[in-house]
Amino acid sequence: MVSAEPIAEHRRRLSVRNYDLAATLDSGQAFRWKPQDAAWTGVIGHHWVRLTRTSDGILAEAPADPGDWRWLEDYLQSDVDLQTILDQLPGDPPLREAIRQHPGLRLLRQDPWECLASFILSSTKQIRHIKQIVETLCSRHGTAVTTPAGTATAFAFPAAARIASLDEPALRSVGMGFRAPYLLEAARRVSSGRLDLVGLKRCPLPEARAALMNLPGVGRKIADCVLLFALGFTEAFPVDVWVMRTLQSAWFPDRKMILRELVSFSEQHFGPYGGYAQQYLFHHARTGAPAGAPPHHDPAG
DNA sequence: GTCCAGGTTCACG
DNA sequence: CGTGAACATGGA
Repeated sequence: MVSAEPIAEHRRRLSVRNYDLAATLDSGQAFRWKPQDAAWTGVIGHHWVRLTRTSDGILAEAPADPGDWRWLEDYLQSDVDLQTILDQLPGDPPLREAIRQHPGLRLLRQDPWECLASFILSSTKQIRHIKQIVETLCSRHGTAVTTPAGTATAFAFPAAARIASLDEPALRSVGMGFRAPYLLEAARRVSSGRLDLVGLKRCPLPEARAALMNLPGVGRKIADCVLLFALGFTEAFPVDVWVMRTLQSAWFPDRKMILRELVSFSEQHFGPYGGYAQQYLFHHARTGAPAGAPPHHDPAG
């Protein structure tokens, strides 16, 4: 067995500074990326791709004709001027420290359905286990995509219509537990057109958020994840248990805050790129985190 | 065995 | 209206 598989024929070099692939692809935004030697492999839409950090950017390799590669640049947001965004975030020391720890952490722009479905599956689940469930869901119900010779078969994320064609027991057998009816209902609404996810990009944020929260199993946190990671609302600020702990301990050490108060604070405090701040705080809390974090946790997820 | 996990919902006071 | 338990499942 050959170790490092000689690469696919189709290549593209993206010129970008300040891009930490590992932090970006493995910080709990997306759940399907796997480390392979010094690279990361994954599936974006129906494209299998392998990404490697180079001195001046990112090398992308694909086994099949990838077309114009715009799908990749859009996904990676490699044209985003990160420094300009960082300059517009507040100067709070805890935030600046989190940024200093992972200066190349970026936000992706994911497919809305995959993002929504994945985060419906995320509630009270460790990232490690979310990845497991998503992987099982894809391998059982996704269509196969072209992979390089010698590479294991890979699958696209199942379309909403495909999920909608299943029943609750079939979904439960994937291991998603009580989230099965939530995912099924979301799939039905999206595939039937009753919920137009892509159309939400053109709505005002409160309206888009309300439309998402109208789904069973989708509250403020999951809605904000979809707004931020897929629909382009960079001001969305998902407050999960990690971010909540960080805000409590680093911003309000002297007063016990309830979730609603922290959500309200973050909404008015972090500004139009607050979602970036949130991602730095989340990743920092999960990777380094001296204070406030629970003991023994494997950040590799 | 116990506790917790990128939450949300529902039942109670 | 605010609080707490229930919800499936797996790993530490």
